[in-house]
Amino acid sequence: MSTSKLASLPTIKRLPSYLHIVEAAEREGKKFISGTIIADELGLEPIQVRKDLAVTGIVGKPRIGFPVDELIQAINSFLQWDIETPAVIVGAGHLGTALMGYVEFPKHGLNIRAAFDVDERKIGTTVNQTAVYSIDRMPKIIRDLGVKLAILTVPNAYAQDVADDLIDAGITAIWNFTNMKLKVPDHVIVQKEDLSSGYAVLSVRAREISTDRSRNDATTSQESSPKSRRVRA
Amino acid sequence: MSTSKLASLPTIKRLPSYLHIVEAAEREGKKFISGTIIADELGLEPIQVRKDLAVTGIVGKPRIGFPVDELIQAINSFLQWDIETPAVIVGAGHLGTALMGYVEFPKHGLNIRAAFDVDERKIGTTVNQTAVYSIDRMPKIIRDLGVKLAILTVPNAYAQDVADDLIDAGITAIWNFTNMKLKVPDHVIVQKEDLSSGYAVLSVRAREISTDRSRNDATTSQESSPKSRRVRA
DNA sequence: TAGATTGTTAATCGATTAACAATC
DNA sequence: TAGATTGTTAATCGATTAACAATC
Repeated sequence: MSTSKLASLPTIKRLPSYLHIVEAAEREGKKFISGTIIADELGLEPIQVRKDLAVTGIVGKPRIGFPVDELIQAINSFLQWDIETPAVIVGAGHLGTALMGYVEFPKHGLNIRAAFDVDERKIGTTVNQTAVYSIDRMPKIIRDLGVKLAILTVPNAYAQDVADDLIDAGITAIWNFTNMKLKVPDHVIVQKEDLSSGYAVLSVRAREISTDRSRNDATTSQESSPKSRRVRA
Repeated sequence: MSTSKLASLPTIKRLPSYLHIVEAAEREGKKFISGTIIADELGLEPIQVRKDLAVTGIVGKPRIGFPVDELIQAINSFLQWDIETPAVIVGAGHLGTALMGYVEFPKHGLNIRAAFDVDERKIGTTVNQTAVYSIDRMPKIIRDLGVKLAILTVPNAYAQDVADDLIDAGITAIWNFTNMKLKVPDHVIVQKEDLSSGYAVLSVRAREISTDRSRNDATTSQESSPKSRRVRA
């Protein structure tokens, strides 16, 4: 805190991948890691990694790199991943269940405290240590737990109605896995996760490959490769 | 085809959301839709929508907008969503199962022909119309089906080994839902889907809200809002 | 010490936005 | 017709990359 740096959206999105690399280094017992190493690992430019890491306030040592433990802390602190964030999940279908079992989330402070569903067969059960309640009990439970974040994995058709109920119950942040653009008041933030846009990129890149098999400039690209990201139709 | 326009990655990622709006308009019986309407619906700038749509080669009518049916075709054609793409899925866990049941995929030409898993209880069953086979049979089945695209939803620890096997079997595109950066030869494309980066953005935006409740410039933001996307730490 | 790496300032590149003539 | 919208060219904005002095 206090450092007050500015971070672009692309930078924020890259930070978790840096964290992943640095944590692997920590497990290997490394005390320092350079931006060059991180960049190599991810196929990025070292200068980009340095610039990105700068937003966390981390200070490195020339010639040596960044102290691993401090860097982990700095990224986690910047992302607010060093504090517990209680959450609920609405819709205990396969996607919801997958998210309840996603082992990375607890590491990022994300704690799913309850799940809600309309399916009588699921209500009362426990999925991945998370109890599933009737959606009727949602407002009261959210209020009682004081949860502010909801993960939305209901069918599209119910998304807006459920969102409205969530907001009424005090939710101020919705992680939206449906395909609906939600209408919410100004004080509520919605983060939309869109599988289709990922598939769109894959589709276009696949065509690019099969279309012009000429200039294959050795890009072991993972959507992250720098330079020439444009694509010919 | 033939139009040969250039498209940036951000543009490609936005196209599916335009398609969604335009298809809704079609269901309502609309014959034309303007970029302004689409922009309003998504909270984007009209000029951005027009610029994005231009890459598909669509031609609109001043004062009227774009012909709905042609626009749908143009976007689908640009994304290669008008042709069938057979695929296999490796890892029939909850995430894999969720993807097998994702109704949008068939609409985008994505056809999951087979699933593979190591779990004896799943092998031989059918999940959402998709047969689950032993992973031992993977190479032969992929070759027999002539599938080029694989969706990877195995535990992180197996990701690289499975990817290697997939590539040996002739797979040239991997939609990677694991957290591993895969090492693949040049002719293989990997599209990585990263939930953590989405959560990173959500976390930072949530802090922004709770930190400075001063300048709340009425951004019903859905991660897409233009202007001032930067964030103070 | 020599040299790799940091961190900062400047340059470049690319995406978004603005302006506006053409037009249905 | 009048005027909203397209499509193109130019301007702006912001993110990436380059350059380089500082330094461990």
